Amino acid sequence: MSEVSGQEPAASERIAAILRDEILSGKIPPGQRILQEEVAERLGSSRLPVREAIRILDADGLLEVETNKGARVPYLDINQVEVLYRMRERLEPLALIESMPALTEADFERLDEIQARIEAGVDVQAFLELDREFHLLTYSHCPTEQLRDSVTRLWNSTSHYRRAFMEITGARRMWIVNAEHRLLLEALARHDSQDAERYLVGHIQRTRKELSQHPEIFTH
Amino acid sequence: MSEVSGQEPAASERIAAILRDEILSGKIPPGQRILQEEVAERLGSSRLPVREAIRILDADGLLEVETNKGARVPYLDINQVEVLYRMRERLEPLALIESMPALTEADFERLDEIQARIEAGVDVQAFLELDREFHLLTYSHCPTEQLRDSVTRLWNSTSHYRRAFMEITGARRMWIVNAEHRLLLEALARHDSQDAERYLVGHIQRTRKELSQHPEIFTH
DNA sequence: GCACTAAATTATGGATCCAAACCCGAGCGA
DNA sequence: TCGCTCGGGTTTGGATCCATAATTTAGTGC
Repeated sequence: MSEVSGQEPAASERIAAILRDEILSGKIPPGQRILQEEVAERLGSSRLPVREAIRILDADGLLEVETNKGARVPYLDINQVEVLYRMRERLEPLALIESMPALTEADFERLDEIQARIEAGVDVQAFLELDREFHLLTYSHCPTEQLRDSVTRLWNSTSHYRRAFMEITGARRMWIVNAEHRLLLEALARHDSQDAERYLVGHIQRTRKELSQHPEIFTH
Repeated sequence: MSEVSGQEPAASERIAAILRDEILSGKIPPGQRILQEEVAERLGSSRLPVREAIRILDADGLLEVETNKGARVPYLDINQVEVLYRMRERLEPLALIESMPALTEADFERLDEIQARIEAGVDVQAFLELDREFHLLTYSHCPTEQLRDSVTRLWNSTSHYRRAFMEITGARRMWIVNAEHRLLLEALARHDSQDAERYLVGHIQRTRKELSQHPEIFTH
């Protein structure tokens, strides 16, 4: 993740990106085992870059690796996801504060565009992608790479449960998300870090509480 | 880091542990390049496990890797370290709260023993090791692995600058550390999470502020 | 003498082959 | 019938070899 691609992304990077995508999109669900040979053949390489990709995704929090037993997408229980959300509540405001001063006009336009699309109505998959882009974009100018990486890891490892939640609840309470996003955007535009932090924490907290009211998401 | 060693630690794990130790102890300082072949020969293996170890340490925040250019221990500037400390101020209280209820008698005895040794007077290297063990032990029962790993990463990537700070300031203000540790221990023994969190945050904050008064640590 | 270029050296990335560990099922015995 | 043990097959871990990219150095022209 902290890889600074010199020129061409190495094969291990490419493979890690593909697998990351497949895990985040739910094509590879929690519990599923990753077979090195299968991936290697499917993506047209030897097993070696796959092994390195697995290490990378392990670091990203997307896989768990056991010596001599291979890698799999981890199941998380409700308590673990709760803690991950509490980590988000603490770290993301910091990332936002660090990033906010450097947000550009182009960023704000893109944020508006994303939010407009969400409000126009999208399916679950599209919402998850747009929502992710929305928040990570607000953090994108945070100068400390390790903070950006930490936040990204948290989004990664909780993505499956966000999807499960959305698929259960549907678009019923989407107006709340939209209101929170709009308030956040407005505070950002005013460069009001206090308000921005307040809205952001509220947004994450509410999501955590709603999630914890659906323990059936975590039964497997 | 999230490796659950099946039985025997794999060679890559072993090598990662050795290199981690050498980096944390300062034997491999920031800026130094890691040559795969040199490490492989020195530790009696082929380059392959070294490559995996480098990936692991990259994930730990101890190395930065650039495609086709190799790995090196990163230099951090004062602003990055400040942000890492602010991350610590937010994450470590959470880890402490999650871990505190599960602390055992044996843990408290060990914590007392560590603190007694620090107060008895130790050199910089010993202090750094004991201090690290002290704090990480208070977090050790945190059930969420990702939180424990995040905290460990933060300790890892700032360790060099803590050492540099200690070598400059010496033991002059050590009594403050001791007082803070004692207060923290006492709050833990009382199972008073509010006080424990308060003392911990104060402890980290003070360190951050003292660090930032020594910008000469970050010139290279 | 300096700057630019090109070749040689060096280090990393990737593929293939071999060894060791794990998994699963068949067979045996209590 | 249940449990244990012992294998065969599968999968991961490690070593060696080759390809490619980066760096350094030697050389040439101005």
